[in-house]
Amino acid sequence: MARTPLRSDLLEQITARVLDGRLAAGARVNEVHLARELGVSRTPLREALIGLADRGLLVAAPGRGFLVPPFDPDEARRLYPLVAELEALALRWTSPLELAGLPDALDAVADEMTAVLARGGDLSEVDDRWHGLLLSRCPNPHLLRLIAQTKPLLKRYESCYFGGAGRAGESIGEHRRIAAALRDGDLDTAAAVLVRNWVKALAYLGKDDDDHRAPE
Amino acid sequence: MARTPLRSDLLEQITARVLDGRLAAGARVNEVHLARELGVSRTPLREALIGLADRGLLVAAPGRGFLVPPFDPDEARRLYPLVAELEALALRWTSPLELAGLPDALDAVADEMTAVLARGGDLSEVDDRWHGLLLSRCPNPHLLRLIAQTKPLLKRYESCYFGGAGRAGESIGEHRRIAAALRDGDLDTAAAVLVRNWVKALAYLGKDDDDHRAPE
DNA sequence: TAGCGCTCTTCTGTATGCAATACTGCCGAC
DNA sequence: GTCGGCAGTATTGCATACAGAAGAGCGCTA
Repeated sequence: MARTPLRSDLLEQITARVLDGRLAAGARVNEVHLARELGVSRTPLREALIGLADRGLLVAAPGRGFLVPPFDPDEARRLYPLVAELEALALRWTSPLELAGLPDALDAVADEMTAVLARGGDLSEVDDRWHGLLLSRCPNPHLLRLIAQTKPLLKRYESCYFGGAGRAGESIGEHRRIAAALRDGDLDTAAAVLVRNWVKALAYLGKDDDDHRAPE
Repeated sequence: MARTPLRSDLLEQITARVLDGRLAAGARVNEVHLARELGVSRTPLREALIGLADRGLLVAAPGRGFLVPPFDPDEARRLYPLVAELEALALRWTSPLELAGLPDALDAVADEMTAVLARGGDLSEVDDRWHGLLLSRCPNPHLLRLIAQTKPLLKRYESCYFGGAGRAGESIGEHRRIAAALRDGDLDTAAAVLVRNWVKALAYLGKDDDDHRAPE
Protein backbone atom coordinates (compact mmCIF):
# COMPACT_ATOMS: atom_id res chain seq x y z
CA MET A 1 0.00 0.00 0.00
CA ALA A 2 1.22 3.44 -0.75
CA ARG A 3 1.76 5.48 2.38
CA THR A 4 0.33 8.45 0.57
CA PRO A 5 -3.20 7.59 -0.53
CA LEU A 6 -3.95 7.86 -4.20
CA ARG A 7 -6.77 10.27 -3.52
CA SER A 8 -4.33 12.87 -2.24
CA ASP A 9 -2.27 12.83 -5.41
CA LEU A 10 -5.41 12.82 -7.49
CA LEU A 11 -6.79 15.75 -5.56
CA GLU A 12 -3.74 17.79 -6.44
CA GLN A 13 -3.74 16.72 -10.05
CA ILE A 14 -7.39 17.50 -10.52
CA THR A 15 -6.97 20.82 -8.75
CA ALA A 16 -4.25 21.66 -11.25
CA ARG A 17 -6.53 20.71 -14.11
CA VAL A 18 -9.30 22.92 -12.85
CA LEU A 19 -6.93 25.83 -12.28
CA ASP A 20 -5.29 25.69 -15.69
CA GLY A 21 -8.52 25.03 -17.51
CA ARG A 22 -7.91 21.50 -18.71
CA LEU A 23 -11.14 20.88 -16.87
CA ALA A 24 -13.12 23.73 -18.31
CA ALA A 25 -15.41 25.92 -16.29
CA GLY A 26 -18.99 24.78 -16.57
CA ALA A 27 -18.08 21.36 -17.92
CA ARG A 28 -19.06 18.06 -16.40
CA VAL A 29 -16.39 15.69 -15.16
CA ASN A 30 -16.50 12.31 -16.84
CA GLU A 31 -15.26 9.88 -14.24
CA VAL A 32 -14.46 7.04 -16.61
CA HIS A 33 -12.46 9.18 -19.01
CA LEU A 34 -10.62 11.03 -16.27
CA ALA A 35 -9.83 7.83 -14.41
CA ARG A 36 -8.46 6.25 -17.56
CA GLU A 37 -6.46 9.37 -18.32
CA LEU A 38 -4.96 9.43 -14.84
CA GLY A 39 -4.37 5.71 -14.85
CA VAL A 40 -6.43 4.89 -11.78
CA SER A 41 -9.79 3.37 -11.05
CA ARG A 42 -12.92 5.34 -10.37
CA THR A 43 -12.89 4.66 -6.64
CA PRO A 44 -9.96 6.84 -5.52
CA LEU A 45 -10.85 9.30 -8.26
CA ARG A 46 -14.32 9.77 -6.83
CA GLU A 47 -12.82 10.16 -3.38
CA ALA A 48 -10.74 13.04 -4.68
CA LEU A 49 -13.70 14.57 -6.50
CA ILE A 50 -15.72 14.52 -3.31
CA GLY A 51 -12.91 16.24 -1.49
CA LEU A 52 -12.83 18.94 -4.14
CA ALA A 53 -16.58 19.37 -3.96
CA ASP A 54 -16.27 19.85 -0.19
CA ARG A 55 -13.84 22.68 -0.87
CA GLY A 56 -16.07 24.23 -3.50
CA LEU A 57 -13.69 23.70 -6.39
CA LEU A 58 -16.23 21.32 -7.90
CA VAL A 59 -19.97 21.07 -7.51
CA ALA A 60 -21.74 17.78 -6.96
CA ALA A 61 -24.90 17.45 -9.01
CA PRO A 62 -26.78 14.44 -7.66
CA GLY A 63 -27.34 11.94 -10.42
CA ARG A 64 -25.16 13.94 -12.78
CA GLY A 65 -21.81 13.64 -11.11
CA PHE A 66 -19.45 16.54 -10.64
CA LEU A 67 -18.99 19.69 -12.65
CA VAL A 68 -16.58 22.58 -12.66
CA PRO A 69 -18.41 25.67 -11.45
CA PRO A 70 -18.64 28.42 -14.04
CA PHE A 71 -16.65 31.57 -13.50
CA ASP A 72 -18.58 34.17 -11.60
CA PRO A 73 -17.26 37.71 -11.05
CA ASP A 74 -19.34 37.92 -7.89
CA GLU A 75 -17.61 34.87 -6.52
CA ALA A 76 -14.21 36.48 -7.03
CA ARG A 77 -15.44 39.64 -5.37
CA ARG A 78 -16.32 37.57 -2.32
CA LEU A 79 -13.36 35.23 -2.26
CA TYR A 80 -10.67 37.89 -2.16
CA PRO A 81 -11.98 39.68 0.93
CA LEU A 82 -12.60 36.32 2.53
CA VAL A 83 -9.04 35.15 2.10
CA ALA A 84 -7.87 38.61 3.14
CA GLU A 85 -9.78 38.46 6.43
CA LEU A 86 -8.76 34.87 7.10
CA GLU A 87 -5.09 35.62 6.59
CA ALA A 88 -5.30 38.77 8.66
CA LEU A 89 -6.93 36.74 11.42
CA ALA A 90 -4.18 34.15 11.25
CA LEU A 91 -1.64 36.93 11.47
CA ARG A 92 -3.30 38.52 14.49
CA TRP A 93 -3.38 35.16 16.24
CA THR A 94 0.30 34.52 15.76
CA SER A 95 2.49 35.44 18.69
CA PRO A 96 4.50 38.62 18.06
CA LEU A 97 7.56 36.77 19.27
CA GLU A 98 7.21 34.21 16.53
CA LEU A 99 6.50 36.90 13.96
CA ALA A 100 9.65 38.76 14.90
CA GLY A 101 11.71 35.90 13.50
CA LEU A 102 10.08 35.98 10.09
CA PRO A 103 10.88 39.26 8.29
CA ASP A 104 14.33 38.23 7.04
CA ALA A 105 13.04 35.02 5.53
CA LEU A 106 10.03 36.88 4.11
CA ASP A 107 12.23 39.42 2.43
CA ALA A 108 14.38 36.65 1.01
CA VAL A 109 11.31 35.21 -0.66
CA ALA A 110 10.35 38.71 -1.79
CA ASP A 111 13.77 38.94 -3.44
CA GLU A 112 12.96 35.76 -5.28
CA MET A 113 9.72 37.31 -6.42
CA THR A 114 11.58 40.29 -7.81
CA ALA A 115 13.96 38.00 -9.65
CA VAL A 116 11.17 35.87 -11.05
CA LEU A 117 9.28 38.96 -12.11
CA ALA A 118 12.38 40.29 -13.87
CA ARG A 119 12.72 37.21 -16.01
CA GLY A 120 8.99 37.03 -16.60
CA GLY A 121 8.44 33.79 -14.68
CA ASP A 122 5.40 32.61 -12.79
CA LEU A 123 4.99 34.54 -9.57
CA SER A 124 2.16 32.44 -8.24
CA GLU A 125 4.26 29.73 -6.67
CA VAL A 126 6.65 32.15 -4.98
CA ASP A 127 3.77 34.26 -3.74
CA ASP A 128 2.26 31.15 -2.19
CA ARG A 129 5.51 30.42 -0.41
CA TRP A 130 5.62 33.95 0.95
CA HIS A 131 2.11 33.79 2.36
CA GLY A 132 2.66 30.26 3.61
CA LEU A 133 5.72 31.45 5.49
CA LEU A 134 3.87 34.44 6.89
CA LEU A 135 1.19 32.19 8.36
CA SER A 136 3.45 29.31 9.25
CA ARG A 137 3.60 30.25 12.93
CA CYS A 138 -0.13 30.61 13.41
CA PRO A 139 -1.13 28.23 16.20
CA ASN A 140 -4.64 27.60 14.92
CA PRO A 141 -4.52 24.62 12.57
CA HIS A 142 -8.20 24.81 11.79
CA LEU A 143 -7.91 28.35 10.53
CA LEU A 144 -4.93 27.37 8.43
CA ARG A 145 -6.93 24.50 7.02
CA LEU A 146 -9.75 26.83 6.03
CA ILE A 147 -7.27 29.14 4.33
CA ALA A 148 -5.61 26.29 2.50
CA GLN A 149 -8.97 25.04 1.31
CA THR A 150 -10.16 28.44 0.16
CA LYS A 151 -7.11 29.67 -1.70
CA PRO A 152 -7.40 27.29 -4.65
CA LEU A 153 -10.82 28.74 -5.37
CA LEU A 154 -9.24 32.13 -5.62
CA LYS A 155 -6.43 30.88 -7.78
CA ARG A 156 -8.88 30.23 -10.56
CA TYR A 157 -9.32 33.95 -10.85
CA GLU A 158 -5.73 34.84 -10.13
CA SER A 159 -4.15 34.03 -13.47
CA CYS A 160 -4.99 37.32 -15.08
CA TYR A 161 -3.98 39.21 -11.95
CA PHE A 162 -0.38 38.13 -12.13
CA GLY A 163 -0.49 38.87 -15.81
CA GLY A 164 -0.29 42.57 -15.10
CA ALA A 165 3.38 43.21 -14.39
CA GLY A 166 2.71 46.66 -13.00
CA ARG A 167 0.47 45.36 -10.30
CA ALA A 168 2.93 42.56 -9.58
CA GLY A 169 5.67 45.04 -8.76
CA GLU A 170 3.32 46.98 -6.55
CA SER A 171 2.31 43.79 -4.82
CA ILE A 172 5.90 42.85 -4.07
CA GLY A 173 6.36 46.26 -2.51
CA GLU A 174 3.39 45.62 -0.26
CA HIS A 175 4.89 42.33 0.77
CA ARG A 176 8.05 44.12 1.81
CA ARG A 177 6.06 46.68 3.77
CA ILE A 178 4.37 43.88 5.68
CA ALA A 179 7.73 42.39 6.58
CA ALA A 180 8.93 45.85 7.64
CA ALA A 181 5.89 46.33 9.83
CA LEU A 182 6.54 42.99 11.49
CA ARG A 183 10.10 44.08 12.16
CA ASP A 184 8.70 47.06 13.99
CA GLY A 185 6.30 44.86 15.87
CA ASP A 186 3.46 46.79 14.24
CA LEU A 187 1.00 43.99 13.79
CA ASP A 188 -1.93 46.25 12.97
CA THR A 189 -0.18 47.82 10.01
CA ALA A 190 0.97 44.44 8.81
CA ALA A 191 -2.54 43.07 8.90
CA ALA A 192 -3.96 46.20 7.25
CA VAL A 193 -1.48 46.09 4.38
CA LEU A 194 -2.11 42.39 4.00
CA VAL A 195 -5.83 42.97 3.61
CA ARG A 196 -5.22 45.84 1.23
CA ASN A 197 -2.90 43.64 -0.82
CA TRP A 198 -5.67 41.15 -1.38
CA VAL A 199 -8.32 43.75 -2.02
CA LYS A 200 -6.15 45.57 -4.55
CA ALA A 201 -5.53 42.28 -6.30
CA LEU A 202 -9.26 41.98 -6.66
CA ALA A 203 -9.51 45.50 -8.04
CA TYR A 204 -7.09 44.58 -10.81
CA LEU A 205 -9.13 41.55 -11.62
CA GLY A 206 -12.14 43.15 -13.20
CA LYS A 207 -10.40 44.58 -16.22
CA ASP A 208 -9.74 41.60 -18.41
CA ASP A 209 -12.55 39.60 -17.03
CA ASP A 210 -12.84 37.17 -19.90
CA ASP A 211 -9.22 36.12 -20.16
CA HIS A 212 -9.65 33.19 -17.86
CA ARG A 213 -12.69 31.86 -19.62
CA ALA A 214 -10.47 30.45 -22.34
CA PRO A 215 -7.15 29.85 -20.61
CA GLU A 216 -5.92 27.15 -23.01
CA MET B 1 -31.10 6.20 -7.99
CA ALA B 2 -31.75 8.21 -4.91
CA ARG B 3 -31.66 11.89 -5.65
CA THR B 4 -29.94 12.43 -2.33
CA PRO B 5 -26.68 10.50 -2.41
CA LEU B 6 -26.13 7.98 0.33
CA ARG B 7 -22.93 9.68 1.37
CA SER B 8 -24.84 12.76 2.47
CA ASP B 9 -27.08 10.80 4.80
CA LEU B 10 -24.12 8.84 6.05
CA LEU B 11 -22.17 12.01 6.67
CA GLU B 12 -24.91 13.27 8.94
CA GLN B 13 -25.33 9.98 10.71
CA ILE B 14 -21.62 9.61 11.36
CA THR B 15 -21.40 13.21 12.48
CA ALA B 16 -24.11 12.46 15.02
CA ARG B 17 -22.22 9.42 16.22
CA VAL B 18 -19.04 11.40 16.70
CA LEU B 19 -20.87 14.18 18.52
CA ASP B 20 -22.74 11.94 20.93
CA GLY B 21 -19.78 9.68 21.52
CA ARG B 22 -21.03 6.50 19.92
CA LEU B 23 -17.82 6.86 17.98
CA ALA B 24 -15.51 7.48 20.89
CA ALA B 25 -12.77 10.06 20.85
CA GLY B 26 -9.45 8.50 20.00
CA ALA B 27 -10.98 5.34 18.61
CA ARG B 28 -10.46 3.99 15.14
CA VAL B 29 -13.37 3.66 12.75
CA ASN B 30 -13.89 0.12 11.52
CA GLU B 31 -15.34 0.47 8.06
CA VAL B 32 -16.75 -3.05 7.79
CA HIS B 33 -18.51 -2.94 11.13
CA LEU B 34 -19.85 0.55 10.63
CA ALA B 35 -21.02 -0.22 7.11
CA ARG B 36 -22.81 -3.31 8.32
CA GLU B 37 -24.35 -1.37 11.19
CA LEU B 38 -25.59 1.35 8.87
CA GLY B 39 -26.78 -1.12 6.28
CA VAL B 40 -24.69 0.17 3.40
CA SER B 41 -21.57 -0.88 1.57
CA ARG B 42 -18.15 0.45 2.29
CA THR B 43 -18.00 2.64 -0.80
CA PRO B 44 -20.45 5.40 0.14
CA LEU B 45 -19.38 5.01 3.74
CA ARG B 46 -15.79 5.76 2.84
CA GLU B 47 -16.94 8.74 0.80
CA ALA B 48 -18.63 10.12 3.87
CA LEU B 49 -15.61 9.41 6.05
CA ILE B 50 -13.39 11.30 3.64
CA GLY B 51 -15.77 14.24 3.74
CA LEU B 52 -15.61 14.24 7.52
CA ALA B 53 -11.84 14.05 7.46
CA ASP B 54 -11.80 17.11 5.19
CA ARG B 55 -13.79 18.98 7.80
CA GLY B 56 -11.53 17.83 10.60
CA LEU B 57 -14.15 15.80 12.42
CA LEU B 58 -12.14 12.67 11.64
CA VAL B 59 -8.48 12.18 10.93
CA ALA B 60 -7.22 10.04 8.10
CA ALA B 61 -4.30 7.85 9.09
CA PRO B 62 -2.84 6.43 5.88
CA GLY B 63 -2.89 2.70 6.00
CA ARG B 64 -4.85 2.72 9.22
CA GLY B 65 -8.11 4.22 8.08
CA PHE B 66 -9.92 6.92 9.99
CA LEU B 67 -10.00 7.74 13.66
CA VAL B 68 -11.91 10.13 15.85
CA PRO B 69 -9.53 12.82 17.05
CA PRO B 70 -9.03 12.84 20.82
CA PHE B 71 -10.45 15.72 22.79
CA ASP B 72 -8.00 18.54 23.16
CA PRO B 73 -8.69 21.57 25.36
CA ASP B 74 -6.40 23.62 23.17
CA GLU B 75 -8.48 22.78 20.15
CA ALA B 76 -11.62 24.05 21.87
CA ARG B 77 -9.80 27.22 22.86
CA ARG B 78 -9.05 27.81 19.20
CA LEU B 79 -12.33 26.72 17.69
CA TYR B 80 -14.56 29.04 19.70
CA PRO B 81 -12.78 32.26 18.71
CA LEU B 82 -12.59 31.00 15.16
CA VAL B 83 -16.33 30.45 14.88
CA ALA B 84 -16.85 33.74 16.66
CA GLU B 85 -14.78 35.66 14.14
CA LEU B 86 -16.30 33.85 11.19
CA GLU B 87 -19.84 34.58 12.32
CA ALA B 88 -18.98 38.17 13.08
CA LEU B 89 -17.51 38.48 9.61
CA ALA B 90 -20.64 37.03 8.07
CA LEU B 91 -22.69 39.50 10.06
CA ARG B 92 -20.61 42.47 8.94
CA TRP B 93 -20.94 41.38 5.34
CA THR B 94 -24.69 41.20 5.47
CA SER B 95 -26.50 44.25 4.21
CA PRO B 96 -28.03 46.32 7.04
CA LEU B 97 -31.25 46.39 5.09
CA GLU B 98 -31.50 42.63 5.17
CA LEU B 99 -30.55 42.52 8.82
CA ALA B 100 -33.29 44.97 9.71
CA GLY B 101 -35.85 42.35 8.80
CA LEU B 102 -34.48 39.72 11.12
CA PRO B 103 -34.86 40.80 14.76
CA ASP B 104 -38.51 39.77 15.14
CA ALA B 105 -37.85 36.29 13.83
CA LEU B 106 -34.70 36.07 15.93
CA ASP B 107 -36.58 36.97 19.07
CA ALA B 108 -39.22 34.41 18.24
CA VAL B 109 -36.53 31.74 18.19
CA ALA B 110 -35.10 33.17 21.40
CA ASP B 111 -38.55 32.71 22.95
CA GLU B 112 -38.39 29.09 21.93
CA MET B 113 -35.02 28.82 23.61
CA THR B 114 -36.46 30.19 26.82
CA ALA B 115 -39.29 27.68 26.63
CA VAL B 116 -36.99 24.78 25.93
CA LEU B 117 -34.72 25.85 28.76
CA ALA B 118 -37.68 26.01 31.14
CA ARG B 119 -38.63 22.43 30.47
CA GLY B 120 -35.02 21.29 30.49
CA GLY B 121 -34.88 20.33 26.83
CA ASP B 122 -31.94 20.40 24.45
CA LEU B 123 -31.02 23.95 23.55
CA SER B 124 -28.47 23.02 20.94
CA GLU B 125 -30.88 22.60 18.05
CA VAL B 126 -32.72 25.84 18.73
CA ASP B 127 -29.46 27.69 19.17
CA ASP B 128 -28.37 26.42 15.79
CA ARG B 129 -31.56 27.71 14.24
CA TRP B 130 -31.02 31.12 15.78
CA HIS B 131 -27.49 31.45 14.45
CA GLY B 132 -28.52 30.02 11.12
CA LEU B 133 -31.21 32.65 10.85
CA LEU B 134 -28.83 35.41 11.85
CA LEU B 135 -26.43 34.49 9.05
CA SER B 136 -29.07 33.50 6.53
CA ARG B 137 -28.80 36.78 4.64
CA CYS B 138 -25.05 36.78 4.31
CA PRO B 139 -24.26 36.96 0.59
CA ASN B 140 -20.99 35.06 0.82
CA PRO B 141 -21.75 31.38 0.35
CA HIS B 142 -18.13 30.36 0.79
CA LEU B 143 -17.94 31.95 4.20
CA LEU B 144 -21.18 30.26 5.18
CA ARG B 145 -19.75 26.97 4.01
CA LEU B 146 -16.68 27.42 6.17
CA ILE B 147 -18.87 28.19 9.16
CA ALA B 148 -21.08 25.19 8.53
CA GLN B 149 -18.06 22.95 8.25
CA THR B 150 -16.42 24.28 11.39
CA LYS B 151 -19.35 24.29 13.77
CA PRO B 152 -19.65 20.52 14.13
CA LEU B 153 -16.09 20.45 15.45
CA LEU B 154 -17.12 22.86 18.12
CA LYS B 155 -20.24 20.91 18.95
CA ARG B 156 -18.11 18.10 20.28
CA TYR B 157 -17.10 20.39 23.09
CA GLU B 158 -20.43 22.07 23.44
CA SER B 159 -22.35 19.39 25.32
CA CYS B 160 -21.10 20.37 28.72
CA TYR B 161 -21.57 24.05 27.94
CA PHE B 162 -25.30 23.76 27.54
CA GLY B 163 -25.32 21.63 30.64
CA GLY B 164 -24.88 24.73 32.76
CA ALA B 165 -28.37 26.22 32.99
CA GLY B 166 -27.08 29.48 34.41
CA ARG B 167 -24.88 30.15 31.44
CA ALA B 168 -27.71 29.11 29.13
CA GLY B 169 -29.98 31.83 30.47
CA GLU B 170 -27.20 34.35 30.15
CA SER B 171 -26.59 33.24 26.61
CA ILE B 172 -30.22 33.70 25.64
CA GLY B 173 -30.03 37.22 27.01
CA GLU B 174 -27.06 37.91 24.78
CA HIS B 175 -28.98 36.62 21.82
CA ARG B 176 -31.76 39.10 22.56
CA ARG B 177 -29.24 41.91 22.88
CA ILE B 178 -27.90 41.08 19.45
CA ALA B 179 -31.39 41.26 17.99
CA ALA B 180 -31.95 44.55 19.77
CA ALA B 181 -28.72 45.97 18.39
CA LEU B 182 -29.79 44.95 14.90
CA ARG B 183 -33.08 46.73 15.43
CA ASP B 184 -31.11 49.87 16.18
CA GLY B 185 -28.95 49.30 13.14
CA ASP B 186 -25.97 49.02 15.46
CA LEU B 187 -24.02 46.39 13.62
CA ASP B 188 -20.83 46.89 15.61
CA THR B 189 -22.51 46.16 18.92
CA ALA B 190 -24.26 43.16 17.44
CA ALA B 191 -21.00 41.73 16.17
CA ALA B 192 -19.23 42.47 19.43
CA VAL B 193 -21.89 40.76 21.53
CA LEU B 194 -21.87 37.85 19.14
CA VAL B 195 -18.15 37.38 19.57
CA ARG B 196 -18.44 37.75 23.32
CA ASN B 197 -21.22 35.16 23.34
CA TRP B 198 -18.90 32.60 21.79
CA VAL B 199 -15.95 33.52 23.92
CA LYS B 200 -17.96 33.31 27.11
CA ALA B 201 -19.21 29.93 26.05
CA LEU B 202 -15.62 28.87 25.85
CA ALA B 203 -14.89 30.25 29.29
CA TYR B 204 -17.62 28.05 30.75
CA LEU B 205 -16.14 25.05 29.02
CA GLY B 206 -13.03 24.54 31.09
CA LYS B 207 -14.77 23.64 34.33
CA ASP B 208 -16.03 20.12 33.76
CA ASP B 209 -13.50 19.29 31.17
CA ASP B 210 -13.80 15.54 31.44
CA ASP B 211 -17.53 15.19 31.13
CA HIS B 212 -17.43 14.68 27.41
CA ARG B 213 -14.76 12.04 27.54
CA ALA B 214 -17.36 9.50 28.60
CA PRO B 215 -20.63 10.77 27.20
CA GLU B 216 -22.37 7.37 27.10
C1' DT C 1 -42.00 21.16 -39.73
C1' DA C 2 -42.07 21.41 -34.84
C1' DG C 3 -42.99 18.95 -30.72
C1' DC C 4 -43.46 14.77 -28.15
C1' DG C 5 -42.36 10.14 -26.78
C1' DC C 6 -39.73 6.01 -27.17
C1' DT C 7 -35.52 3.40 -27.33
C1' DC C 8 -30.81 2.85 -26.82
C1' DT C 9 -26.62 4.38 -24.99
C1' DT C 10 -23.83 6.52 -21.52
C1' DC C 11 -22.82 7.50 -17.08
C1' DT C 12 -23.31 7.69 -12.18
C1' DG C 13 -24.07 5.50 -7.59
C1' DT C 14 -23.50 1.48 -5.00
C1' DA C 15 -21.93 -3.14 -4.11
C1' DT C 16 -18.54 -6.66 -4.16
C1' DG C 17 -13.88 -8.65 -4.83
C1' DC C 18 -8.92 -8.76 -4.30
C1' DA C 19 -4.15 -7.76 -2.83
C1' DA C 20 -1.14 -5.77 0.33
C1' DT C 21 -0.37 -3.77 4.73
C1' DA C 22 -1.09 -3.36 9.65
C1' DC C 23 -2.28 -5.53 13.93
C1' DT C 24 -2.50 -9.58 17.41
C1' DG C 25 -0.90 -13.32 19.81
C1' DC C 26 2.55 -16.58 20.57
C1' DC C 27 6.98 -18.59 20.70
C1' DG C 28 11.80 -18.41 21.38
C1' DA C 29 16.10 -16.09 22.75
C1' DC C 30 18.70 -13.45 25.76
C1' DG D 1 11.14 -11.78 32.76
C1' DT D 2 11.30 -9.06 28.82
C1' DC D 3 12.24 -8.16 24.23
C1' DG D 4 12.35 -9.46 19.35
C1' DG D 5 10.71 -12.12 15.60
C1' DC D 6 7.10 -14.80 13.24
C1' DA D 7 2.70 -16.64 11.74
C1' DG D 8 -2.18 -15.81 11.27
C1' DT D 9 -5.91 -12.67 11.13
C1' DA D 10 -8.15 -8.38 10.43
C1' DT D 11 -8.58 -4.29 7.86
C1' DT D 12 -7.56 -0.95 4.64
C1' DG D 13 -6.96 0.80 -0.22
C1' DC D 14 -7.87 0.07 -4.79
C1' DA D 15 -10.09 -2.29 -8.68
C1' DT D 16 -13.94 -4.23 -10.84
C1' DA D 17 -18.88 -5.42 -11.45
C1' DC D 18 -23.64 -4.34 -11.59
C1' DA D 19 -28.23 -1.77 -11.50
C1' DG D 20 -30.66 2.21 -12.45
C1' DA D 21 -31.07 6.98 -13.82
C1' DA D 22 -29.84 10.71 -17.09
C1' DG D 23 -29.09 11.96 -21.78
C1' DA D 24 -28.96 11.45 -27.04
C1' DG D 25 -31.00 10.25 -31.17
C1' DC D 26 -34.73 8.84 -33.85
C1' DG D 27 -39.29 8.24 -35.47
C1' DC D 28 -44.04 9.37 -34.95
C1' DT D 29 -47.80 12.55 -34.72
C1' DA D 30 -50.22 16.64 -35.31
